[in-house]
Amino acid sequence: MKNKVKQLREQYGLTQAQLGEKVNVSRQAINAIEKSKFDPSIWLAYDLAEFFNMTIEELFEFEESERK
Amino acid sequence: MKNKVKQLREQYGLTQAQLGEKVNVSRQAINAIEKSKFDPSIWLAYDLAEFFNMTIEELFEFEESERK
DNA sequence: TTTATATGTAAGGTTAACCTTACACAGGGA
DNA sequence: TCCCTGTGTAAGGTTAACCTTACATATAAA
Repeated sequence: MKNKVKQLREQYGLTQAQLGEKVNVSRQAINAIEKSKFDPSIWLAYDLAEFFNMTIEELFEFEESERK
Repeated sequence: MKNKVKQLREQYGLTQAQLGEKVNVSRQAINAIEKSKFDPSIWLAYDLAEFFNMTIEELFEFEESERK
């Protein structure tokens, strides 16, 4: 699903691996979410949104996303 | 995880099965979420929050919940 | 009492969201 | 040129979020 993770991660000057450490997932998981390869679990969505100081709905663009 | 689904569902006068139909999951899935047997997918969380006209963060109480 | 509805739960199956390991490639610096 | 870092991706495994079917129980209505 569409999201702002890559954009925000770069604004924060972090690599995928570093962001993964912050939210306790692998760098591949971060990559997959940025590339829309799979949807995050609700906890990962929450952790990412919290890290970037926004709501889940702001970070993940449900309206503009296709549902698998 | 803790959530307000049961309370809101009853306010709306719906059965678990009826709510399941609204958000396209089985009544067992609704039951499991109400009883905190498993966490919703991000899309189900979104659909439920949208149905009850609130955000995911309002419907699901992350702060007060334990993480599996 | 019988019947219908709502809920709770269990079993067994499928799928997707993770994991680790591994490899390829691009760009930058020494 | 040679590394080193960052990214992209694939394979194979585990687990949890669903599914359907089924059964038990409680309550309310007939």
